[in-house]
Amino acid sequence: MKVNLNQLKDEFKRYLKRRNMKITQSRLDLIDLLASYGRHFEVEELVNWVASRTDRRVSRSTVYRTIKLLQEFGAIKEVIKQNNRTIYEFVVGKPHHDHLVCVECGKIIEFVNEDIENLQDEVCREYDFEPMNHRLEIFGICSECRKQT
Amino acid sequence: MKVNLNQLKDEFKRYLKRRNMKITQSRLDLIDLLASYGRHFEVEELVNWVASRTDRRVSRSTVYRTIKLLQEFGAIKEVIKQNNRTIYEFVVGKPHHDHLVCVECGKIIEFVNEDIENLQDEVCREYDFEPMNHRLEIFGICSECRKQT
DNA sequence: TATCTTAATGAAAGTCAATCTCAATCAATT
DNA sequence: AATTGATTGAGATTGACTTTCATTAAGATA
Repeated sequence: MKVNLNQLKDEFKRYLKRRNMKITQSRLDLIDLLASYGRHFEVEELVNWVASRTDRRVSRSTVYRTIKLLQEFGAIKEVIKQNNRTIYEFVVGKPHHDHLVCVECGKIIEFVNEDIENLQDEVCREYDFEPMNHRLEIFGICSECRKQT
Repeated sequence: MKVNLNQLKDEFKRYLKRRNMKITQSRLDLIDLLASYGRHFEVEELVNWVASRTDRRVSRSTVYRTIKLLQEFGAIKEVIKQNNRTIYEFVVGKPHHDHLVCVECGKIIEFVNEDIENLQDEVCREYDFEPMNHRLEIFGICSECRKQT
């Protein structure tokens, strides 16, 4: 699915205004970076990336602060929590999906399953629970790693 | 479901022997504690508990090491990963279940849904992925917290 | 455009869960 | 009882993440 970056940034700017927050270069830089990143990422990875740039640098604090902000905005999500690492992904323009995580090689496989989503909603109704978001991680061994042994 | 503690401990002892590990007092103490604990827990909670005992103390290192061991043995599971906290539960004798987590009050609701489990297995077959364990966390607001506002 | 207000930023210190190190201790085999 | 090797505890260390606070920049106002 194609995402219009300008449209996204406009929405983000409106979001910031609504919250009386400022449209800063760092924030726009990070949304640019993430929109073009194209893979799962960890925050420290971004920290290193922006620290290695010669032109405009963004500090670790700002990266962490902006990641939290972009999560609230809804552009990124924590998708895997394993050991003491958090793996994020940029979700704009992607349908909701869950993940298979290979504990051997670390590969992450995304899958979409509408039935599982519906059953979850059903469960929430049953408990009168209002869901905001969820995370389903299936840990196991991928076919390639199983072949290797 | 009732669990036979002695039977569990015997299995654990066999498990240790198979791995050339020793049956130590600390390990048996911790399995005792957890079997009678009766609620979700964090490791630091146990560390404090065993540190406050006057009779036999167990160090932080040993608690963490034993928690990892009991996870491999299959007696406990990481069920919630939120912020930088890990919440565990003792799963012996309980059917597999997933969790609704209230982000307001922290309440944890367990639910069993066989259909979701089956669909997950189906997805794994589709990707030729061998599942070892999984974690489904649904974050949202429970009915009580919704009433309060 | 210059001025002003207030939010954002960076650098460094701080926090906290979890792991590691290594000398001393204990389990269990002989 | 002696031997071997795993386990333990205390404290240091790591690593992700947050906080602090002085400085800087956004953007509203005149």
